[in-house]
Amino acid sequence: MTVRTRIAPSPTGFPHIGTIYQVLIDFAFARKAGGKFILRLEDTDRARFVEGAEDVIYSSLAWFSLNPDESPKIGGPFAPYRQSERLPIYKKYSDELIAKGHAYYCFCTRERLEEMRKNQEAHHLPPMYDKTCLKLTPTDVKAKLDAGVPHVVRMNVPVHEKIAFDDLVSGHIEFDSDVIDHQVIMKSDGFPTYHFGVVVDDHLMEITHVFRGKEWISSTPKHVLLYQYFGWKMPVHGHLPLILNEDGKGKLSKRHGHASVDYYRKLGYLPEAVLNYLSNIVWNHPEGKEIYDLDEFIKRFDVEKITSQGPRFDLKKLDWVNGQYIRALTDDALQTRVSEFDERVSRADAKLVAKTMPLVKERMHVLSDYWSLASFFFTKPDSFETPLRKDMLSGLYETLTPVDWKHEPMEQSIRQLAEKNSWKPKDVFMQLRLAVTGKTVGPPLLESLEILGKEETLIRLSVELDSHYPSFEEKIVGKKP
RNA sequence: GCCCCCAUCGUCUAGCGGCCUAGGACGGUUCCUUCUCAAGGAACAAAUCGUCGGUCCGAAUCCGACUGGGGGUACCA
Repeated sequence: MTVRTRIAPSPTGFPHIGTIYQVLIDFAFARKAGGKFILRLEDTDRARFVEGAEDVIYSSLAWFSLNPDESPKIGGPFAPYRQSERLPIYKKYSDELIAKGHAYYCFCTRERLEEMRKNQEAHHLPPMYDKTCLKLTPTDVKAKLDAGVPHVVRMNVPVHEKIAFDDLVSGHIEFDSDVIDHQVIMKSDGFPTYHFGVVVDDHLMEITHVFRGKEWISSTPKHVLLYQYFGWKMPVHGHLPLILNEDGKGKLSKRHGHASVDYYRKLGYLPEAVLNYLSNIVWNHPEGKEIYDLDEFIKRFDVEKITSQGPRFDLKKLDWVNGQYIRALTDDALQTRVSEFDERVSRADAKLVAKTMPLVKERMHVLSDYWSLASFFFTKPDSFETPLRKDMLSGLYETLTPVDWKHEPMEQSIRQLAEKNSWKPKDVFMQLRLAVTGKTVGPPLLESLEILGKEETLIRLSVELDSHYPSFEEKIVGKKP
């Protein structure tokens, strides 16, 4: 039997980084077993449906190179892959359950249910359906159905039974059937609920392994029951630990911007680095390696070695991982990545960009760092982080004018200048850096100037700049003209 | 409230009854390098293994209780 895993997102908004983490496990598990990874769209909630969300899912998966083998878009032997296109299927199976007595029609209004729950809470009872409609006689049911009374279908749950399953991550888990609600499986609009849709589709699509977040553990007994009712073999389940917010309070939420895949794309994280990080927070390389690529992860990982604690999301460590990946790239490859990422870089002179790459590379953590570090190569600074000293600048202008434009002679003459005026060499270098780049930090100065060229450097140093820049002082950050 | 899951340095974790004076990584500190910031190298600090009890010659490792954290409790997924 071929292994088949699946991701089943609902198109209700931006793709969550937690979804990618699940996809990573699904994908790796399927690849390792030589199986298939499929994408099924669970678009059964029309109230929360977001136009265009489906496309964003595809593009996110593509960005991470975690493309499914079957999906609504590319199709496959089990099409359709959109639940909204499978409504007759769910109807057929829910009818079957009703016929067998494992499910029943419920005509209770939302108002009645709400009141019922309020009452239960007041009496400190678990809020569960009170089985009112289970007591309806077949004639009652037929009458209401004929009269067109709105209804849902609920699953029937046995009393006083142990419902158990074995989880790949958490091991054996048991529930008492008395705490399991008579869950709605078909809504009044004819759409299935998640609980019914997953079971039917996972079975029909021959899914062998289900990986999903831990938040699903408590509803798994409902699914176990459904599999039993149908007499279907239940796929192996593995409930993955939830990624928590950085402060450890709650699961990673959109309140924290970095829950969204978009966040990482926009800042210039490398997808392969994000994947590396994601895998590393719930799993450890057997040799303790921190940096490994997707292929190696697929080869080495073992679902049973996945931690069962919910890890906190650590942006600092991600930054470190990303930096490792950036530094492992060749200069050429990095240039391609940065150009694809940043339009300003793609428009710049590629030869010039190439020269700057080795200087900037080891200072980058994310792709967006390139421009903030290297923009001065392409444009004159328009502000200065600390005050400029004209005496030093004019001294520098004069000393550098006749110098051979290599960093060794430049350094020599600058040091001589400093000594002559009893200035600290550090200060002189800083003034030069400031005048040319506008910033106090950046790539190695003299090497940068070699690339920038003598002419441009002298222009930026020149006192005549006063006419281009009305006044140095006025341009200092924080000072009002 | 009820049900389920989890519990080792600040963070991610290794550990699966003696090899643990608890190992690694991120972060932190210090030093080296140095024109800044990084990167790189070196070193240091950092966990009475949540608490209490039990089993055992022996427990971070097994059992129980408690505490703490997380999740669920919808005609949302």
